[in-house]
Amino acid sequence: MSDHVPIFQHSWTGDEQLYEELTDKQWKILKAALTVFTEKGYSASTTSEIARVAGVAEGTIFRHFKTKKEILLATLIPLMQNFIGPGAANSLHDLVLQYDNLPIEDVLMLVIEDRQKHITALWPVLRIVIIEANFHPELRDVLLNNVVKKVQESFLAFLKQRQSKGELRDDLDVWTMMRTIVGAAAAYFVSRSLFPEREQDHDNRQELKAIVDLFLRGAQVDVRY
Amino acid sequence: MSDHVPIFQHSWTGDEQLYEELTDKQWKILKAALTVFTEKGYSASTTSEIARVAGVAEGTIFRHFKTKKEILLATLIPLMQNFIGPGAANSLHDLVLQYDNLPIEDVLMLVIEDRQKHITALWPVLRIVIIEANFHPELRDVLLNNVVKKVQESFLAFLKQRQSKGELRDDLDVWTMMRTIVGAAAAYFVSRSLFPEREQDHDNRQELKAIVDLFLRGAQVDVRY
DNA sequence: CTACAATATGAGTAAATACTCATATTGTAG
DNA sequence: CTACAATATGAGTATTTACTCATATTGTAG
Repeated sequence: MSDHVPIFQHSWTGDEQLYEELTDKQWKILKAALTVFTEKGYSASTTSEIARVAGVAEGTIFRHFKTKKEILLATLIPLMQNFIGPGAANSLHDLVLQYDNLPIEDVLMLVIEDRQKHITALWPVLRIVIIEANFHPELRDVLLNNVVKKVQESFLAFLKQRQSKGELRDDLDVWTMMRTIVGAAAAYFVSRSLFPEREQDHDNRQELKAIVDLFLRGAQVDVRY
Repeated sequence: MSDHVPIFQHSWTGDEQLYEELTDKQWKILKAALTVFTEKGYSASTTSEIARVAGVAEGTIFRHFKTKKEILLATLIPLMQNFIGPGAANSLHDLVLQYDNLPIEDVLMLVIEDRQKHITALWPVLRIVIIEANFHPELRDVLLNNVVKKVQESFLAFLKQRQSKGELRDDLDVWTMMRTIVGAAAAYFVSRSLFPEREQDHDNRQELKAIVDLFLRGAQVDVRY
């Protein structure tokens, strides 16, 4: 259809149907916009560069989108609504259903490993989403309602299920547990990117095992022995 | 000295000696810059507005700082080096020393509560520091070496001490523990600001107690009973 | 008080860039 | 093929804004 070769191949490239009713031109513009935004951030990106990368004239951009901000929203909002959010929540849901009879530590390992892969692949986009959510309430709302809340609900459902099975303490709020395990995993991701020399060398699966073990059994020496 | 009334009163306002060898004018400019940056972000801030807020002419700004970026660095770097970093690490160090004989859960509670206060007070500044660290390696380096690493070291020292006393498991890396408790606390802070309707109502101290309890004793029902 | 240096001023400049519009191209119906 | 509509083009515009510089003010030494 198009002989345009994308400069930056995103993991979701080709999922054109995520964006409803987009013409070929519009799709090219949005793909180019995302490329440029992830490379230099929104503010430092220029419409002329987006046009260049998209292979269209600058005027064409403004035939399809009224303002530069509209390009930002048209790029990121459908991505969150149709890809990042559902992708996160559904795969979580599937994993939990699929491994219903597996020990909780194994499921947590699988879930965290899976999330890790997703987030790593999406990181360039998530980074700009998070940064710009600070300045554009429209993005903030979608991020909250279509990504964060979805992930949260899936996780809470899983923990509640395991709690009702008697595998998790019921004197603690599942919210507390969710925040802690998500926070622990997130801290590990951040640490890996901040201190590659320390964390990259370690065996990833072993580290995840330790995180899950710590979450389930606690840091304290059991004095009851 | 100056009859200029700051629009936004930062918690550290007045700590002029944090910035070595600053004239009154330079101090006014940097204070104004921080105010404007925290309100609109770096990109959306203009040198003319900084000048207006500082109560000086725009030309004066460029007599003291060559570029807008230099204003950013001159504002945030000393703040991290002399205030945020030491403030975080020292108070942690002090708390740990001071309460050497207290049970670990009490110390953790105190430390997290203390961190919570600090971060809440500094949040407007931290937010812009974190965002701009994404685009300016100079900021990233200082943030890493003068804030993150300092906090890390203090925390690791504390955990190691408690581990050697036999209060914490020694089959787990202190790094794993540090990441988990820091991540759990961070996730709670984030959650509080994202979902005020849910988290603000809860009693803060009780929630912190639950977080520490979960960290120390784990989420799993103890099957040994 | 005077002479001179240091500093401050703000109107002005040059460059960047979001956005426009008259013209050109492409697609399509009869 | 023709006529017309839809879309694309890119040179051009208006505005914003980081930065400059000739002039004015302030501070100071003799």
